[in-house]
Amino acid sequence: MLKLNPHLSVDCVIFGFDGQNLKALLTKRNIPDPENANKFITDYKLPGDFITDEEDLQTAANRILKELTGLTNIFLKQLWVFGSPRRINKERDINWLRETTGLPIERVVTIAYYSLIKIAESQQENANINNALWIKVEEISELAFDHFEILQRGLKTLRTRLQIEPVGFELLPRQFTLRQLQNLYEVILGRELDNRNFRKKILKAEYLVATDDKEKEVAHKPARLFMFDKDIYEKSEMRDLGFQF
Amino acid sequence: MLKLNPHLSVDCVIFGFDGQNLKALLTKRNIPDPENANKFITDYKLPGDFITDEEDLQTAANRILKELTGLTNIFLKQLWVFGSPRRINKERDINWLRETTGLPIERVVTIAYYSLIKIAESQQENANINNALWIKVEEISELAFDHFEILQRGLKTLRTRLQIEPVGFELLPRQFTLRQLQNLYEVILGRELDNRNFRKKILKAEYLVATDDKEKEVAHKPARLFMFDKDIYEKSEMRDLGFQF
DNA sequence: GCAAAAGTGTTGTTTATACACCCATGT
DNA sequence: ACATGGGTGTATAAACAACACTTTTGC
Repeated sequence: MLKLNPHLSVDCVIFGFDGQNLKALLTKRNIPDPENANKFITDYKLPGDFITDEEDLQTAANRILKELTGLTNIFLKQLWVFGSPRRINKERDINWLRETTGLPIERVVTIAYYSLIKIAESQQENANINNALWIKVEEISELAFDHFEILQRGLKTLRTRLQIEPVGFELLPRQFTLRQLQNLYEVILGRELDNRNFRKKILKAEYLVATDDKEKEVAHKPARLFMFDKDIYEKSEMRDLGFQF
Repeated sequence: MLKLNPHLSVDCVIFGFDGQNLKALLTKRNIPDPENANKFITDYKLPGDFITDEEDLQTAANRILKELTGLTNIFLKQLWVFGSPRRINKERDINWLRETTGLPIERVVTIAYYSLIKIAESQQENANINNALWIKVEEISELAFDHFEILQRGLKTLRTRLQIEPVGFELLPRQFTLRQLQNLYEVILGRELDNRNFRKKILKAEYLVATDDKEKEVAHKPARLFMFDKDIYEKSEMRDLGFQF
């Protein structure tokens, strides 16, 4: 068991995309119902943990991700620090922390990270063990602590980054159709895009490479599959320009 | 005297502009010379401090700014968290911290902020008392701790923000000429801009308002003075578009 | 053969870039 | 009268936005 530092935590906004919806991986929490002594209320929080004194912040975030998804080596970036002295202010949140960690919780400063995951590659059994669930972002309305605020900031940052660097590929399978890519842009940006203009623009990026494969078993003209070539991207001049849809 | 939390600090990258050069406000440090027992070496660090358990992070950063410049209510924004367990690794840095604070320093996670100041309004006597100096950013080559890295990130962020929101005005006097504004853009972006195109573009922003005043006592055609109107900016639709030079 | 989504081009409008001369002031 | 930086316009190229029909597959 790791020795945790009760002053500092890491919380992760973990985004995934199922082809249609943007989702976040949340962990379920059971807390005593203040009105019914023997009942419990279920609510949700962002995956997070205190850090140990020996580990890097990013390492702590990676540890959490590994536990929940089985994945390593995925997109993970610092988002924001939430450090208000009163950010943990609900009694049930304080109690829950004290009970589950056994630590003397007072003020906690949390460093939020956001991560982009290929849902299909994440191992569902890890999530189940840890009581985690993929939930559509649009359906999330409240969370424990200040986690809803953290999620909103994650969304805003994702939206901004998407227009600057090709982060979308982190959320798609290794091979994908342009329609999937466009759906992803649309759901993150929250508006429809003209599909001719979208293709014209995105295909100018040489790091988006066409494969010879096509969709199979679809009841319509099968779409060509594309891949993202990270090497080409890292060498390209477009790196700092990005797209503006 | 405030009771400080030795796990968490705030460091500030404080930018200023003197009409020609981009500068940062650094604090001078005198540390014993390991080679000459009775001599001291001078080096520089970013202004920073540990936080108290009761104060917000931003409040701590504001406290530091107030001490050094006498200014309140200035542009101040979270930059990045530096949390490597080994980020304080030079012996002279550890010793200096222990001696000046009297605290048991082990690992320190620091939240970096960046701030934009009108140098002319900052009170030099406060800086003097605290051993602080404005130094040209281009002349800074090394700093204590990992502060050089923090400064570099501050610069990069400033460059990016400048193209997204009109932060430049925070660095200029209340009234300024378009030439001063262009100089500022040029020095931050690190390249020359065509002055006709610059004017055309920047004047499209309705929050840049012309005054009836002109430069005085200059040996050439006096330039018109402009002001930044924050109210108009906050109401304008351009807010999220910004400029692209 | 029909339903369903893939894929493709053109035109008008806006925005970016490149470039050179006259103007108002102080000395 | 001259030195200094302020201030202005136009033409060309590039990017963006709007818009509709044909193609390929499974059933």
